[in-house]
Amino acid sequence: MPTHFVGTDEQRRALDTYIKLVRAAESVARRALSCVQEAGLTEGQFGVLEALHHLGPLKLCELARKHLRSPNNLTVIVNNLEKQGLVRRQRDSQDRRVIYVHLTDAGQATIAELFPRHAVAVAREMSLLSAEEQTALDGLLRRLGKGS
Amino acid sequence: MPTHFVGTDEQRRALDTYIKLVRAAESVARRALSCVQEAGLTEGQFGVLEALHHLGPLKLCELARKHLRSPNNLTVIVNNLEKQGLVRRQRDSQDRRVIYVHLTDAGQATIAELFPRHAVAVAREMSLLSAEEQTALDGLLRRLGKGS
DNA sequence: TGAATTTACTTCCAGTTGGAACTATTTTAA
DNA sequence: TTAAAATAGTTCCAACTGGAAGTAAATTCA
Repeated sequence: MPTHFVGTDEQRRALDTYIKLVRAAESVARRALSCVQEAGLTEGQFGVLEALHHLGPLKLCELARKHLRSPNNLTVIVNNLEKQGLVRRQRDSQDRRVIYVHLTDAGQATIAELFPRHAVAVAREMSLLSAEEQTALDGLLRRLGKGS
Repeated sequence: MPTHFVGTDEQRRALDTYIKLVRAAESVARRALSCVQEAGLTEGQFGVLEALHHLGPLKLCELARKHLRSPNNLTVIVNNLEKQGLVRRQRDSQDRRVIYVHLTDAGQATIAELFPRHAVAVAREMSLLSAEEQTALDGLLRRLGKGS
């Protein structure tokens, strides 16, 4: 016999909303990233190219902060982008610990073509909600994302 | 010079809300799963134990559907849980393609202790919003999660 | 100055993930 | 009835992830 969870009303509502939050994020992201996958890039690779596209050359540690990821992952992602010829590393002459990541011409061309398509895809996903609803959602998510 | 993205208002609002959605889900999940990590379980392993706890023995393909994951992942997760002695496989005698996954006594004890703590953690995270706000969020997320 | 600490990045490891290809079993349909 | 298709599960591969440990360079401070 299934042992269904019985907690307080508050806990059940919270768990239910929590699951929907995680599922909705995965679901929207999966659909929004389909054009990225078709281009042969992973989510992490796309994120790095996008950050460099919008912000210019960045240090690895800056990329990690943007990404909310640990720097060991960035090493791997940048390695793979470098293999594909989309970015290059450049050691800083001032502070020789620092490595800047630049887009190559190929990388620039790739992200310039891909990002607008991604933006259209995201807008299509979010258009399931009206402008007012998106604003309301935005406010609720901001408070949740900050944490206690 | 940074080349900041300029799209339509609609696209910028959608991208902004999209990022907040993904970030909020990651952020809440990370905090809610801290007790799971302390117990030495991963998110995927916890999800499998939770499903078996609430629904009883399940086929691998049923677990995959619950999980919204591909079955190859489940093979690995169940392997790791089996190594830890928390679940066991049992081949179905009717349909010999099918494998049922059962909780062991140790698995039952683990999830019975852990799940309530997870529920408390989720409730604490979600309590940043009032009951009405959670209900409103739930409705918005349901529509987003369904997709177009 | 020189030792201790901090910062930036890399490497290694175990786990998860998706895609593709594979075996075994069951169901279907000609 | 037999061949084709579908289903269940596994394996292999490449990639991302976090944690821990390691190297190199810069900074702090005694």
